[in-house]
Formats: sequence, structure tokens, C-alpha cells
Amino acid sequence: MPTITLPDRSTRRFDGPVTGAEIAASIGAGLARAAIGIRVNGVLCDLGEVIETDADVAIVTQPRPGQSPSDDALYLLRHSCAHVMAEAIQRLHPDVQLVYGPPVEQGFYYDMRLPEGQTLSSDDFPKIEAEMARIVAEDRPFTRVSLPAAAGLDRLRADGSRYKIDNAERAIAAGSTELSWYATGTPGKDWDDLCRGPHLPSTGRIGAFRVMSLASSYWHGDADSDRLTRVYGTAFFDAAALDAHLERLEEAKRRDHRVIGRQLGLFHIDEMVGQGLILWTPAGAIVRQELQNFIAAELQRQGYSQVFTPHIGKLELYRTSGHFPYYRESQFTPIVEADALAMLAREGCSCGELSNRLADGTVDGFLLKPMNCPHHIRIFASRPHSYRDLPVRLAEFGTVYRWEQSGELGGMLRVRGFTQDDAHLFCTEEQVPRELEGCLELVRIILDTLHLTDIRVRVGLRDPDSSKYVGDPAEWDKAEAACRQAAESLGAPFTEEPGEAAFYGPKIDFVVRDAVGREWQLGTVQVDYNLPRRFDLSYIGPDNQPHRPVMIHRAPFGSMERFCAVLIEHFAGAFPLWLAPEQVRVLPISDRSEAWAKHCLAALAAAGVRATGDFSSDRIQARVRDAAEARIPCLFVVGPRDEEAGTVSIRARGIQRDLGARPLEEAVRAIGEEIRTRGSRTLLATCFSEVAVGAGAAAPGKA
RNA sequence: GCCACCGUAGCUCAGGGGUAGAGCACACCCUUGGUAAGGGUGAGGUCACGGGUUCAAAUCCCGUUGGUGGCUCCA
Repeated sequence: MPTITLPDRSTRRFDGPVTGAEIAASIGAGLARAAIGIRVNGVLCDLGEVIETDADVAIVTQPRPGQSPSDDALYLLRHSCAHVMAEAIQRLHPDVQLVYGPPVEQGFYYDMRLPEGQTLSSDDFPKIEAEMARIVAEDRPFTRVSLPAAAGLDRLRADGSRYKIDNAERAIAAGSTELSWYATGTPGKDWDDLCRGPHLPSTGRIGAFRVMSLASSYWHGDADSDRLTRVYGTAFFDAAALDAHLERLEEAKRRDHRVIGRQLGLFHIDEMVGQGLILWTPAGAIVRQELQNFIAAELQRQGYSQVFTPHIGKLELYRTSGHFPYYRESQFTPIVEADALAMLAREGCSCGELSNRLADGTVDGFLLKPMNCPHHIRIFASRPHSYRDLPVRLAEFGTVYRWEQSGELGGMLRVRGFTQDDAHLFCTEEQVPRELEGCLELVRIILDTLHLTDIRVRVGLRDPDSSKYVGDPAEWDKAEAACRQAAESLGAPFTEEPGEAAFYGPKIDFVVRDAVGREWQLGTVQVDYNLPRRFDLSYIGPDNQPHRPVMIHRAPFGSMERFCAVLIEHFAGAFPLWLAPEQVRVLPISDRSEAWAKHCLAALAAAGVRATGDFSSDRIQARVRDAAEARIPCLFVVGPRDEEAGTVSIRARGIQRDLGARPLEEAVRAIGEEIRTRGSRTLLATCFSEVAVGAGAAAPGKA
């Protein structure tokens, strides 16, 4: 006699064992039609799951057209579609051995082992999709069959799939007492697959799908194990949702910072210079410099001190900090002095031995700095400090070098040399909360100014069951409370993630979602008890005794490279006026207006505006188009009429028409105002208040 | 790092065992045009680099280098 409690806390009693489908039907016919699965006491199950005892049950439904699906609904859909794809591939290639096929964020994949000599290619996708369409059209039920573990293993051994046997053995080792199969249709007659489930009620619920790409992978992710073929696909409840997804992917491609970076000449990565090493070209350098100027002004306001430190330091420094040899794999190889190297060579020292001697300190050398903190710490330690000096805030756009695996590198998002907008705050225990708030204030200003509104904050706390953390638990409690409070002060959604703290202290990370929905970790604020101890830092307190300062590491942008990559994609290359490499372009209608155009350019230059003139012999239509493709925020089109009246005809990016003429001085003043206020008082608002604004920043490829 | 795919003009790409093609960009000429491509002419490539096979290699093979995607979320 199970009593079922629904999410609204209402209850229903049933006379005997009841399935999810029956519960849904008891509530309403519409719900029964929409139901595709259930959650029983928090566990996602098939709609046909039989419930025999009292339970909390939530019905998982497929979304109405236009409604966005729940995570559970997508999970069921995509997991089921992975089966359909596997069945389709096995129909076409019967010798394929299946390995593992889970849903993932954007769809699903299936790993499989192809017989020696056989390959899949994207040419096979239409055939696979045609088979899948047939299976979906047949609307066959997903039918679960369970066997006790031993019997299940016997069956698998008879089938002879070593991968599935391994999967089952792992499941049993993890505590499973039975093994389950899902048949698409009738067990024993139709195709089936060892699978934990759950699944949709039937294949017909899969509204729209697409085989996306091929990749290779390893069994268990182990490079020494079998190489597998991974087929990626995606699925949605209806064709419109699939189309929207594909359109988003297209949009992402158009916004890719590597594509726009080349088009607009923002940066270059050169084979001869090296992988993952960014060359900032003149236009990109302007964007970066403007960002740095922006943040430097805020740092000055907040009482930071600017410092400069070199790109290398002695290994001993990093032994003290703990970066070497602990993080050796993610660093460039140390630099050994020529004399020392020559001596070691004479002694016949092997590379392995050299490596050991560098690690144990019997040979010294230099390291390209993987972090800025040791240098800043030595600045702090270079003179005694009173509690009255604190907090000491040392800031530097510091370039660091890290050895990323070649396969991980990508554009400016993952690189081997990057510049952090770094700072280290040395303060007393009591000052930590106030300093954290200051850091978060900075982050808020940056994100607001750049309209990066969709931000998520992660507060990394210690795992209470672990002993890997340094520092006094009472200090941790205070620091964690301060982080939580600071995160709250930001007014953005935040999650607390136990176990995600660094071993030396809790941290606050900022994750932004770009225009196409991808998440990127940018800035970070971290409390550190470890390094002050390792470097034996101290200040003299009011009691005339030495005390240990607490350090805060913070980099609101994270790295200039990654941040600019995200910004390029966020704005689709259409930077706001204050950041744009070229802010205004002056276009004379014909060479008869060249003199007036040059006069306008001089006025813009005098006001500190980055402006150029296009004096080419193309027609004005062509030059307007060129300027639009170059994402120039503002165009002055000037002809004889303007010259006579002392005006410029203004066209702003994102608004595809002539806005009208304004006196040159007024236009230049308004542009200067927009630049100075970093967009809070725009040219449009000042000169063309009747024009609907807001179209400027986010319109990719149009102006 | 490992695996798959890829590298042809500045860019986007076609072609493919008998030494090279388009569009855009570039240069020059004509056009003097009021808001997203006016017309013509021309220049531009050791087909990523190195080696091999071959009468002959950009094309086939091997190596290197660089790029792109991927490298478990218990069946």
C-alpha cells in the first residue's frame, strides 16, 4: 500500500505496487502523455519503474513546444538516443563492439571498438542517421531486463564483449547485485545493450537528432589502453530546438576569437615563435592597453601600489614557495647557468641526474616564473612592516609561463605564456573580510563596465574530512565566512563548493558565460596562509611582537589573454567605443571633400580619439561596407553639404542608416564623453536621443 | 603528451603522379560617387618543412612542425 508524495507535498495512496506511468495517469491524461520518466526519492528512473513502498516521486515530462526541457528530460532523451545510434551503427557495421555511451552536456556520445582496418568517417553520418530515423519511426519501447549479477556475467561472457564484461565487473565491484539490459523493443528479438538506464518509454519520443562528429578516445581514458572510436551526437525533443542548437554552434563559429582575431588583426600566434605564445598585434594591443589603463585607475583608487618584477627567478625562490619541484610538469624546464652546465657536462652528468640535482638543490638555476607571488613576497619582505602599514597591496600585470600539454592549447584561451592582472595583498587576520570585499568590488566594476552580466561565482571551501589543508581550522572558518560574505556582496548567484579550496586557503572564482553559452573561468580571489609561513613573513603588531600576515592573491581578469579572448567572443569583435582599436572612421563622399575630412580627423586627433580616414577611390557604399566589416563603432560621412554647414553625418555601428548631421565640435565632444565615461554616456544618447539605443555592442558582423 | 583529421596565394577554399586554380584582399588605370561590394588591368605560390619511392612528387610513403577536435560524467 505505497503512499506517494509528490513535489507539492500532496500524497496519493495506491492499493499495491504502482508504476510511474500509473501515477502520472492518476493525476491527469495530459501528464500521462507528457511523462517520460520519474524521480523516486531523488533517483531518476524509468517511467515503468515499479514502486512498492512509500516514496517521494516527481514526474519527468517532455517539454511543451517552445518550453525548455528539464535536465532530467534531456538526460533521458540523449541517453536513449545514444542507444538508437549504437543500434544503427551496429546494423551497418555488425562487428563493432560497443563500449560506453553516456549523455553529455551538448548531447551524447558512444565509444566503440571498430574491427581492425575499419574506420568510420563523416561520410557515414547520413547512413547512420537514416537507420536511426527508421528506429525512431518504429516507436519501439525501451524494455528493461534484469539478471542477477552472476547470471548476467554469464550472458555477457557468452556474447563475448570484453568491454561490456569489464563494465559489468566494475558495476559489481561498485556494489551492484544485478545487471540490466535495455532492448529497443522486445527482449530477445530486438537489439539490446547492457545499460544501467534509465530511458525514455519508447524510441518515438526522440523528436530530432543529429550525428555530430567523430573523435578517438581511450578505453578508461588510459592512453596505454585500447584506442576507441567515439561518435558524438545530439538530440532534442523537436526539430526547432535542434535547429536552434545548430544555429548556436554556427554563431559560436562566427564569434570564435581566433577567426575574429585574424579578421581584425588583434593577435597572432606564430609557428616560429612557438605554440601557445601570443603576439599582440597593434589593434589588439590597444584593446589590452585600454583594459589595463581601466583597471590601473581603479587600483589607484583602492590604494594599490604598482610594482614591476622580472620574468625569471632563482630556483631556490620556487623551492621556498613550493612551486618547484612540486609543479614541475606544468613548468618550462629550468635554465641552468652556462658555467654550471659546462662543469656538469665535463663530469658526464646525465639528464636524469641533472633533473634530480635541480630538484634537490645541489645544482641551482633559474625558472621562468609560473606565478608572480614569490617576487611580490620578496618585495614585501625587503623591509620591516608595522601593523600600521597594512594592508600592503602590490599589483603588477605580471607575465607567467606554464607548460600546458600541446593538445590542450587553443587560441588565446589556453596558452603557455600569459599576463595576469595580478596583485597580492598582505594584511592582518582582521583585515581579510574588508580586503576581500575590495577585491569583489573591483570585479563588479569590471563586469558591469563590460556588460558581462551573466556571471557565476564559485566559493571553494575546504573538505571537512580531509587533512590536506594547511592552517588553523579556526582561521579557515573565519576566512571561509569572509569569502561567503564577500561573494554575497557581489549580488551575483554563487555556489559553495566544499573540497574545491586550494590547500592553502579558500577561494572565490568567477565564471562567465559568453554569448553562446560556454562557461569560462576568469578571475580568482584566494586567501593564503601557506606562503607567508613558508617565507616566514611577519609584521610588528601593536603588542610590539611579530605576527604572521595573511596573503590574498587576486586577479579579477585572470589573464589578459583569456579575458580578451572572452571579450572578443562576447562582443563578436564589436568592441565598445572606448575599447575599439579604431574608434571613428572619416569617409569623404568624394575627393572634393578631402580637405574637410582631414579637418575632421585633426579635430578627432586633438580630442585624443583614435580615428582614420578612408581616402580610397571606392564608392561610398563600398567604404561604408568596409568600415562595417571592420566593426568601426562610428563613421563620419562627410560631403559638400557637411563642409558648407560645418557638420559631419554620423553612422553608428549597429544602426544601418545615416543618423543625421551634427556640428563637428558637438560630435567630437560627444565621442570624447563616451570614451571618458567608458560607455555610460554614449554618443547616441547625447546627440541622437530619439534613436533607440542598445543595438551597438552585440550585433555581430553588422553595423 | 596520446589519437583522429587537416596544412595549396595575405584570407576563404577548389584541384590533384606529367612542375597551379577561383573569389576576396593588394597594386595601377578608369569612375567624383550622400551611407553594406562600380568597371578594367596586373602582381602574387619550392602546394608547411625534411627525407624516401618513381623517368617524373604539390599529389604516394616515412619523419618533423603547426592547426582543429577529442582524451569516462559507473554498464
